[in-house]
Amino acid sequence: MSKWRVNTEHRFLNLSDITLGTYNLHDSYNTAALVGPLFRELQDRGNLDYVLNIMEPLQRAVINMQARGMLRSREALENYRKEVRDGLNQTDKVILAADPTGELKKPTGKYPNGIGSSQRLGKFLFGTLEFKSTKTTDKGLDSTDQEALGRILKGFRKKDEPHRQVLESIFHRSRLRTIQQRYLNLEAGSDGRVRAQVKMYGTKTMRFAYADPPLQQFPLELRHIFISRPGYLFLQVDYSQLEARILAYLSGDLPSITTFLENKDVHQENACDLFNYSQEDWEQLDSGLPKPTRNFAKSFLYGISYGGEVETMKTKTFCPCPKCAPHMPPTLKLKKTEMKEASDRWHRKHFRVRDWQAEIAEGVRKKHYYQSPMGCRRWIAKPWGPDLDREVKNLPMQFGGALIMNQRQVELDRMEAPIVLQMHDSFLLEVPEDQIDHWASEVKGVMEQPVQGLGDVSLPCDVEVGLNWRDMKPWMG
DNA sequence: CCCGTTGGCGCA
DNA sequence: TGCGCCAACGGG
Repeated sequence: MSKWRVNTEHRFLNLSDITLGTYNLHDSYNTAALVGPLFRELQDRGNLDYVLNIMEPLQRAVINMQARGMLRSREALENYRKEVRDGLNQTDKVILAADPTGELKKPTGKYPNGIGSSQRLGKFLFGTLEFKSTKTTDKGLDSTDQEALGRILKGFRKKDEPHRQVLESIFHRSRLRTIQQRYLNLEAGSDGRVRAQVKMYGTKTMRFAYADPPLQQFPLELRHIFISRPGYLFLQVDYSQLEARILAYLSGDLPSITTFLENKDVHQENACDLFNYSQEDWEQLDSGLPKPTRNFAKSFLYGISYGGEVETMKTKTFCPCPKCAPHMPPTLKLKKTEMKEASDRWHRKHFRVRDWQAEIAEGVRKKHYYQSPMGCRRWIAKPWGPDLDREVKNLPMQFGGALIMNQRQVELDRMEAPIVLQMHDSFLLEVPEDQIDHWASEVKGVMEQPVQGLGDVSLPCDVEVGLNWRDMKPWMG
């Protein structure tokens, strides 16, 4: 059953030919009359060249990409559906058995029980089970999200132990329910291919957005349901640390620029600075810098370099249930004072960043637009405030990254590169097996071309190949 | 910190 | 039935 069904009974379709003709005439005339003023406005606002040179040909590229679509494996999808269904039956059984009031058993409009209602779940956790709430929603209700559940589990005492399985089930359920409802209902064509809607003009930063389904947000663990057709492979080429590099070059942050030019891992380097390690400290370890340390440095860097305060920064909580926990990446927890020190240390070393951001914000505040060196202008009409300030401080990186990607996609489309997906900093292609080497070097070549707006530096890419979208392996050419 | 999409819920 | 809120997922 299609979500988009044409209503052939619509009154508009039953109007007389002369009425429809007259309507169409007016419609066409008035649309055509807009062209002149529209072009003039684009010119006045400094975006005509970008629209003509990039956005116009990009439309063709997007149409081609959308038409290709992605093949979904019916079998993999079915297997996953069953797994999720079984998992939900199990979690719900555990949760409902723990509620003596029976309040959670009452159905909601759509679902046979009320676990999905955050209000009722909150009453269960903080009323019936008497846990202490440590987090509220914007409206002041007790939060039941993953972070809140994680905090409850962290503060567990002996007397709480009987409820451990219930808490873990609630956590596990929230993820499963999202996957089931949002990502397992796929509309595929008769050829088994999913063609998502690509929104070219929807975002503030000129990134693309996908809908029906939202492919850019597809959970990593079930991306394997998208497979390449027989005789073909997926080829993925992605920029390494795209925004971090743009930040370094635009702000003139010499320590980071040096790291990038020497082809070192910037997150590893940041991690050493943040935790006060010397190079020798971690080089002595067998496996190099521990992964959790590097991961922490990575998200920490994004947080602080976009104006985040250490006091309000949070780390993702992973599912603590016995089934998931062994597969989840280890995490690192730091004290607030340690994080504050780390942040100060980072800003001292990368002292250009804050000054440069202040200059950007000041310019935007005066001119009401941000001019990207990558050739497009973003107009901003909102009254200034702390939120807009941070938004503007993020703009050069996210906007700039998107502009680079758009320009490269136009070029790749002209070469008829079989792109099936654009993922913010990477392209996914579906190519014949015997053409992998060809397209790997072609795509990498285009993406690594010098960026004019960035002092002609090249942004390096990594290449991966695989039979499905999840299990991609590095490609050495 | 920034940028997004989406389904369910509960209330007007 | 329309709408704000909540919570989940991803990218940097």
